[in-house]
Amino acid sequence: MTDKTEFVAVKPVRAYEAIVEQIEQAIATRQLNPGDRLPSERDLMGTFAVSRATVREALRVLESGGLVRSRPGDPRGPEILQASPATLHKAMNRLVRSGTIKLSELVEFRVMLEGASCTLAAEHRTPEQLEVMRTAVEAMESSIAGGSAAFSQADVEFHATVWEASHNQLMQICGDAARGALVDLVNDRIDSAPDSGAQMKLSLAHDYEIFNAIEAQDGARAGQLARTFVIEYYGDMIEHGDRNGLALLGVPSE
Amino acid sequence: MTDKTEFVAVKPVRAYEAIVEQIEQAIATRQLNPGDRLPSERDLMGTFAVSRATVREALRVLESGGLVRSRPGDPRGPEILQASPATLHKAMNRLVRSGTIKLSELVEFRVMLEGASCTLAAEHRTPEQLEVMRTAVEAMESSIAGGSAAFSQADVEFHATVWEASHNQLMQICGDAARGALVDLVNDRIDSAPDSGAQMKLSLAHDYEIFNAIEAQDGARAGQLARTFVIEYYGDMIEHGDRNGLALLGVPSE
DNA sequence: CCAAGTGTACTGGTCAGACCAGTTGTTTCG
DNA sequence: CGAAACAACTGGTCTGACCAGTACACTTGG
Repeated sequence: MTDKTEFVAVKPVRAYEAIVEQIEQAIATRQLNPGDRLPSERDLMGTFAVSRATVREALRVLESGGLVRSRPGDPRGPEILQASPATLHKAMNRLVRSGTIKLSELVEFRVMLEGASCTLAAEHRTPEQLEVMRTAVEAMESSIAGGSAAFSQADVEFHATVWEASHNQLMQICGDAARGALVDLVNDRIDSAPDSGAQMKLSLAHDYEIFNAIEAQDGARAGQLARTFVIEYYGDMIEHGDRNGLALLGVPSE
Repeated sequence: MTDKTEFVAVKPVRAYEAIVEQIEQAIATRQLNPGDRLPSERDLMGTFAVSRATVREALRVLESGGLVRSRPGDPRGPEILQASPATLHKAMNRLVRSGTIKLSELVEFRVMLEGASCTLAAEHRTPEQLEVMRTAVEAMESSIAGGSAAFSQADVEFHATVWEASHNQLMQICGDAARGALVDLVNDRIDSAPDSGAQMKLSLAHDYEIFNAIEAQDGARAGQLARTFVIEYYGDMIEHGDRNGLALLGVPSE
């Protein structure tokens, strides 16, 4: 198999990076599982044969990646954490903010996700989840006159339940990350001009229609509605040159 | 605006976190831009009034997030980096491989992504990208008799180009992560039984059809084909109870 | 005068040892 | 037996030091 001795570029690996690498690997291969404990920093400096400063730098990196958590005084040592979407969320946010990812890409992404999860939710929703959705939509309706805070909270609640009902964690996580990044961006843009009355009524009507499709277990319709609505909602904010892809996603097959 | 004095839960913030926060904020608000330099660690310990160890922990976190880069000996200090999708990629990968996600979810996710990116690719592909795809498909064809390694490499190349041609980095990143996790999972399962001849011929036929649709700029057909093929490919590996969602995604609207 | 080599003053990477505030589990005392 | 005091840890931070690099100004030989 080794046809030729291939040399490959190297870059100096610092001690703390090697430690991060090892622990990351141990977690990836399930040698360390959520809830498990790492030895204390002072023990770790023994096993890795480095100073505590180096151990700590490694631990800080792992901690910032959401892989472990250190609490002072805990004699059981740093805890291995369950993988969480938090860092994904942050990474996506940064990327969008920095302009590396265009708004149109983010909206396309969300159109796709929202459509798919509504389709799946129509199929997989439990009766309980349906009731939670109903309650949320009703809460939107009754708070439409009140503050926009309560309204958008109910709106988020509705969509969160849809994601949950899709029974697909990946979509749930990515959808949540995309939604978060999107509202952050939009809030920056329309800055202090939250949902107007008309906007709220429109959102309510949309959610209501989607709810009906999900209740009827009509996945195709639910997905189609969701795609259309997201496009309708965000379409105006996207530069004209970037809109053609969106339109295509909205009507995937005729 | 302040209707009531609302108390809110707090958690102790460590010194290095406060530093990370400040620098992150400065980058987010464009006070610091890619190519700019941070003061040296020794200067930073002055401005933040902490020890160098603390400064370094903060820098390590920022570095692991891809925001800055430190090089020893560089008298200009740590460099602010252009935001890159690398950390998002890593986060996505970790999440997908954390094992909390079922195979069926992963496949659903990929069906959705593959469909959407093929649709977008049909619209957005450049002539150059089309040629790369053509070359990749031809490479698959010619290596079908040879090793399966070369074949699957060409296959990956084809799909990677499709993602690239979608001009949506988010989908590209998520698609790549999903693909990686999926082949890992499948390799674990069928372990040492790589693509058989029949399997290869099938994949080739699929990619070829997709290629034709992309060439014809028929986004709807490209997406539909991609969805169908992914389902066809992975469908058998999924437990029967989890298949109904997939089928729905395959035919989003009639 | 210029190019090539030399120095030097910085940089980050790592280490050793120390102190503090906090948690935990045990022990002691009422 | 319960509650308060204790001891043995934990992580968070600081000080001060050394090394191996880099960049840039400075010599020095042509």
